[in-house]
This record gives sequence, C-alpha cells and structure tokens, in this order.
Amino acid sequence: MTASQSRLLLIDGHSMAYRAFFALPAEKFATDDGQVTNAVYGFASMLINLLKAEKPTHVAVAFDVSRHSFRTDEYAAYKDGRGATPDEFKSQIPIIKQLLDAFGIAWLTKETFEADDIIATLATQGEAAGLATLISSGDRDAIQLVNDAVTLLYPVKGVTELARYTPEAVEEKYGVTPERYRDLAALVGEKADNLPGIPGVGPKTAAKWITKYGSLDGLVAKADEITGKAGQSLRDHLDDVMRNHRLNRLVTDVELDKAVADLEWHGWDVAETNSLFDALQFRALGDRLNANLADKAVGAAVAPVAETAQVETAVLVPGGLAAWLGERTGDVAVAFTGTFASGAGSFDTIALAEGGQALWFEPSQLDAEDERSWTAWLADPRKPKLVHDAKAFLWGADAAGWPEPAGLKADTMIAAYLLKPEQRSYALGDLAMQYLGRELETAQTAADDGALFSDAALAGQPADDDTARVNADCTAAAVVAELAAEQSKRLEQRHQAALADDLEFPIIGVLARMEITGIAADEGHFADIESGFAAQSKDATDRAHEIVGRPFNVGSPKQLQEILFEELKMPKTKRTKTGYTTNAEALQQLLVKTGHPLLEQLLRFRDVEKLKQIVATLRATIQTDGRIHTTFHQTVAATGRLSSADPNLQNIPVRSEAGRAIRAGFVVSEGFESLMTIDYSQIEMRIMASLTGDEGLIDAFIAGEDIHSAVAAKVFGVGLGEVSAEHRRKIKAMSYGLAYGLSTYGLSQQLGISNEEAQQLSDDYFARFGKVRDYLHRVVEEARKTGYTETIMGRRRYFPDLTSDNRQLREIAERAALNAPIQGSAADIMKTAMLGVDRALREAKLDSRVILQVHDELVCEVAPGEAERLESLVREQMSNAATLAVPLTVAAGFGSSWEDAAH
DNA sequence: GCTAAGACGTA
DNA sequence: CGTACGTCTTAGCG
Repeated sequence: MTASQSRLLLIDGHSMAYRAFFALPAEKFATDDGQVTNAVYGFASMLINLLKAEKPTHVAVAFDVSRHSFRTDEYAAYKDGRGATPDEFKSQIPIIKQLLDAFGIAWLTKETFEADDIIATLATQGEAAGLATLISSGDRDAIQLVNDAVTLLYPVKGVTELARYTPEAVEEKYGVTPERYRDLAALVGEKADNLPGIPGVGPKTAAKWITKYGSLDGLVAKADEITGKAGQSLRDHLDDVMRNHRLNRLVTDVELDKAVADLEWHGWDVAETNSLFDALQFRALGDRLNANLADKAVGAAVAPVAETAQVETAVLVPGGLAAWLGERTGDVAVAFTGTFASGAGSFDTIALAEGGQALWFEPSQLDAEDERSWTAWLADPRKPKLVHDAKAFLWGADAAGWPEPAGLKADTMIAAYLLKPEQRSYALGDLAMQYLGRELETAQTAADDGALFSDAALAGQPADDDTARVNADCTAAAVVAELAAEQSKRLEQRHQAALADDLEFPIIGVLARMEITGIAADEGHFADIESGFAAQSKDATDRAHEIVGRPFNVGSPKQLQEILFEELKMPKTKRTKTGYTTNAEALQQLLVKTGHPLLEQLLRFRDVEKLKQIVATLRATIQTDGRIHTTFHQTVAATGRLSSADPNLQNIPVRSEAGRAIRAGFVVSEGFESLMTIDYSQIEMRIMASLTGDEGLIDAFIAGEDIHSAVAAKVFGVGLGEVSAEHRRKIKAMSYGLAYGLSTYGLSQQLGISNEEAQQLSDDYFARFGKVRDYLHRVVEEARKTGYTETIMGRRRYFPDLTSDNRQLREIAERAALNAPIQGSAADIMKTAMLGVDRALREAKLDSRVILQVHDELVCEVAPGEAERLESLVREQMSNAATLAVPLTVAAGFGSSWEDAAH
C-alpha cells in the first residue's frame, strides 16, 4: 500500500449487531452452555470483512447506553412501539465488546446520547483531520452524514452485504442531497423511531417539495402556497414535522473520552481472539481472521496459519553435545517425549532449542561423554531452561538417575495456568494456537506432510518417520521458547512476574520431590480393614434384600428409587435431573419420617461400601517400593489450590471413626522416627478477618480466643463464658458459609432452622461484623468492573459471567468470585510456606521431608532426632509465609501413622 | 470403551 | 439456593 490517506471506520455497534441477530438463525449459533452467539458471529463476520476490504487505519464502534437519551427527554414516545429487546440479543452485547477488546478496536458509549451521535461527532472530527471516513450503520439517520469524505455502508441483506452510500448514491435513491436528507426524513417520518410523518406524503412528494423550495425551511415558509390534499396535510402536521427535524439531527459535538487520534487500529490480539473464539465455539472465523488479516495480528512472533517454526534442526552426532550446549547464549527450551506417571517416567526423545537452532537426541543412546555434558548442563543453575510441564521432566530425570535439574526459568504450562486458570487444556499444541496463532505439528502430521513431498514419497516408499519425529520435537522446543517469551511479557504486564518466578515455578521442584518420595503404606492394615468393610457391606446388602423380599442392586440409585418411591410409597425427596434423590441426607430424613428398617441398611451400606472402595483403590496404587505416589496437579484448581490425583490423597476420610482407620494405614517409613502433621488453624477465617479489616475479628484472633465462641459472644451479646454449644455451632456454620456465598436459605437448611431465624442470625451477625459484608460485596463489584479477582499475591481469576443476563449463571459467578480471593490467598500462603520449608530444610541440612499437602496441612516424615527442630522450622515458615493483620497460627502432631499424628 | 449422572470423600 | 476438587458405580451408547 502506498502512503495513502488515513481511513476512519465507524460502526454503529448496536444497529449492526441487531441486524445480525435477525439475519442469522439463533438455533444454529449457541455454545454448549446455551449462550446464543448469532449476533456476535454476524458482527464479527462483518467486521472481518470490513477490516479486510477497507483497510482502515482508525476504527471505532459506538454503542447506545440505553433507550434513554436527550431525544426521549424531549419526546417521550421516541422509539416507542419497538418490542422489548430480546434477552438473547442483550446478552450478546457484552460479548461483542469483549470481541472488540480482543480485536484491539476502541468502542465508545455516552450517557444520554445515541450511538449515531457518537458517530456523527467522530465523523466530523475525522473530516476536519482530513481522514476518509466510512460509517457502517443500519440507521438511516446516518445518511445525513454522507459527503465527499464520508461514505455510509448500509446493510441491504444480512450484515455482510452493504450498500455504499456516496452523495451521488443518496441523491439517486432519495432524490435529495445528503444535506437535505433530514428535511426529507422529517416530512416522511421514521417508523422505527416512532416519528410519524405527514399522512399521505411519501418520499417522492417530499423530495419534490424539497427540490422545488430548496429546503425544509423554504418549504415551511411557503407552506400556504402548497395546494391540494398534501398541502393541507402539511399545514396540519407542521408541528410534527418540525419536531421530527429537531430530533433527527445528529449531534456532532458530543464530549467523548477518545479523540480520532486514539482510534488508530494496531491489530488484533492473537491470544485473546483465539481464546474468545474458542469459548464461543467459533471455528471458521479464526481461520478467516488468520487467512485475511495475518498482517494485523499482534502477539504472534511469526505469521500465523500453520507455519513451521523457523528452526534449524540437527540430530546429535555422538560427542557433540558439549559443543552445542557451549554455543548457547540464551535460555534453552527443552521439549521431551516419553511416558510419565506417579512420580516416575522415562524419556523417548529430547529436543533442545535456542536462537533458531535445535538439537535432537534419544537420552537412552547417549554415550558416556555426552551423558556427562548433559547432566552437568542439567544440574547447572546458571544455565536457564524453559520447559513445558517441568514436573514430568523432573520425574524422568530422577528415574534416569540424573542429578536434579536446576535453572528452571519458566514452565509454559504453569505460565498458561496463571494467565488463564480456568482453561481445561494446557497442551503445548493448544497453547501454540492460542498464543502464537500456529498449528503445532505432531510427529504424525509432520510425517503426513513429508509424505507429500519427500523423495521417499515420490519413489512410492513410506515416509521417513524418524525425520518427522525429529522435526516435530524440534518444532515443539522452538515453540516452547517462543511461548515462554510471549507469556513472560503478559505476566509482566499483569504484575504477575513475581508470582510466577518466585512462587509457581520454584514450587514445581518441591512438588516433584514429594511425588517422587511418596508415602509409605501398610498393605497388611489396608487388607485387614478392607475385608472388614467388605463383610459389613455384604451384611448390609443381605439384610436390605431380606427386608425388600428380593435381591436388587443396592448400589443403584435408579433401582433404589423404584423400591423407595414406587413399591414402598415413601414420600418424595428433592428432585434430580432424572428422578428423586436417594442421597444420605434424604435417606436420613426418610428414616426419621418413616422409621423403615431398610433405610438404616442402605445408609450403612453406602457408608461402608465407600470406605471399602477407597481402601481397595489405595491398595491398588501401592507401588513396588511399598509407597503411594500421588500426583499433585498445579494447573487444575482455578483458585490456585493444588489438587491430588491417582490416587487423590486430599480426600482421605477423617470425620468418622471407621474412616480414620484408613489414615492409620499411611505410616512412617523405615529410617524415619515418625510422621508429623502440621496445619493452619482457620486460615480462611483469618484471611477474611485480615482482608475485611474488621477490628472485632482481628482482635479476637490476636487475643487467641476460640474464634467461633468469640464471634458468637458478640453476635448473641453474651459473655465469652456463656456461649452455648448451639450458639457456637450456628456461628461456625455462618462464618464458614460466608466465604462460600451462603444464602439465608442455605443457612436455614444447614442449621435446620426457619428462614426467619436464619435471616435474624444473619442480621445480628452483620450488625456486629458489618465490614465482612462490605468486603464481600466490594470484591464482587470490583470483579464485575475489572472482570477478575485477585489474591494477596496477585493471582487472578476471571469471571465473565458476572455480567451475564442469566441470573443463575451470574449468581454462581458471584459466589465463586467472593470465594476466590479467600481460598486463593490461602493457597498462595501455603505454597509460599512449602517453598520456605524446602529452603530451610536444605539450609539446616535436615533429612526430614515433606511428603503430602492437603490444602492447609502438611505431612512430613521426621528423620531420627529431628522432631523438635523440624517442628520449629516448619512452624516458623508457615506462620511467616504472609504478613496479615492477624497471626497465622499452626498446630502440629506426631505419630507413627497419619492417624496417630493427628492433633 | 466411552460419557453422564448420582453419590460422597476432603479442605 | 455453598466454594474448590477426584473417583467410584451404574446405566446407556455404540
């Protein structure tokens, strides 16, 4: 393109989206969760077309704020008679605004003005600045803005077929110049705006008059001269005409917070756009964007559309590793393949990439010299490494007998989690597409591509699978490098660099060691209690069959429903999607109501069967080393917590006697003297007290009082010694419920009290602890404005549903939003503590080690003679992991099993 | 062999 | 109509 004139594109967002809404079938455009997207799709489609075809240098989209405007103030019936705007449409406007943000396009609104006025103002400013202006609007009022420098694109059909209204085109269609179009519209009226014109006067007559008398003013001056029925009608409706004329004038001097210079369009954000299209389940649009506007992509290091990374690949020549590593001046990206699980793994291939050079090798084939170079480089903290899923890499390194890798500078999987903690997949290929706009080749696709062009393919021979593998692995390494750079920028922008560099990245190694270590299991104990549970389960089953009079599957809720509600005609319980619930709470209530002996057996069966199943699963996961190695997932919980899987060791029973028998099977291993459990006391309540700044709560914590009794004393207005167990129970439930967004209804259900009583309790609570309510309310409102919540260490979680029109979705988001900073800050604190403990253990050269984390609790193996030092060291790290307005109290216990070590 | 639903364990 | 998870079984689909 030559150094041509700047071009300004102005779009009436509301009007174009509304056209799209009616042009596309809503049934065919909806996400799996029911969000209708037809207007968004149509709008985006139009936008891409315009950006591609018109190549604007400046772009803005204007929206109406509401139906209220200065025009409705003057003429209350303005735009009356339009049906209510459908909810399915309204809910799409915020999404369109998100889309514009992702596209890097400015959008504007202004109280009491309509989108058209904003456009008129910007068009006027653009004209003054010498820009060629295009207006895209489905509102005919915009015709008055057309001149030699301003062209209107008016939708003819749908939103992608637009008519170009130049001054000539307007004159041809309406018989008047654009400047006189307002005069014509005033005479004819505008149905859509509920502005009636002169009965019997259509565009033809109006145009004729205006041509004859030069303008509306000229016509009005000579109104008496007009003969015939139309003349009389004009005289009868002059007031209407003059009102129409006042109202259809677009304001050209609206005060806006953006000037034309601020509208310059720099391009669309690849990551934001991909992620939004992904959420909206638009597939083709992303491709169209990539295909048509690649030159305007922002955030991609190289041009998108499945372009192979620019990397020179090389297969390791024996003995060449030291030289290659020696030439590296920057961060080295490491990509690997193999199998990894439960704290162990083995590598098939490894690819390294830096500065456009990649090296590929099979670790099992390294010669002694290369192995030495490799392990020395790995263990060198001064050699920065970039990895995707570093924890698996650390498992593999451990299993390979390599020294522990050091200098892990970034993990692209973890970084992606920090940037978007609710995403389901952080697979490298997905991130490559999301952040770099690029398809990542797998060995298979690489082989397929190769098959098309390689000599082997031309010769009719199979493709070279090894070459494909090398290319795929090297490309992956190059992508890790690019991705890390892109993510680092984004984390920096969000002030999350410290969260990543000083917390999330370093904790990876701590978790890996916990997983690799595992926890010793007493298989004999598990076997014993499993058979005990099995016997009880069988007994409960037999008795249940006996009571019913025939065998049935006690474990089938479906069969249970038939027996309870149809055969035995018991009162119906709460509805589920497919019938009525048979959960423990409902069965318990039925038992109270009917006293039926079957219910006791069902409850007993459920209880004991669950325990049996837990023990059976645990037994099956004991490895040959006699230990259970869980996996801590670092990218699963949106709040920042860890989760545990295969097996989950964060939900081992503790509340019932029988359940605790399971904990007794997790035991101290040989070479250690005991297990220590150590946990934070009421950490979430303390965080709430600190974040809210409520003096009453803070003082109670500082005084070291039993917090629930102290709160109860204040709420019920009694002395600390006079708090009954019942008082305390209610307050404890309420306090914990607060952090989850518990409603008064929920509170009443949980406490088994009336709604009124729950309401009273809530009122009394907030009368004394009002700052808590203020805080929770503030968190949600702030999140609605910014779109996200933040923990004390700057961890973010986004809540797009806070502005949803769907009440249920919105309220779910509100509860999650008020909980996120509390649960997330607790997670931050625990992670900080774990990191501190890890460092302190190393510095103190203790042999004791942390082996489990259960959100607010750590389980450690105590080396002989280290109990005291270990306890004080861990206490120190845990209580100083954050500085709050209240102390972080911890409690510890020792024993030969997890159960014994409880305190 | 997969998925959804229901149930239930933890913080 | 209470946040955050993982995992089991049953039942239905192919």
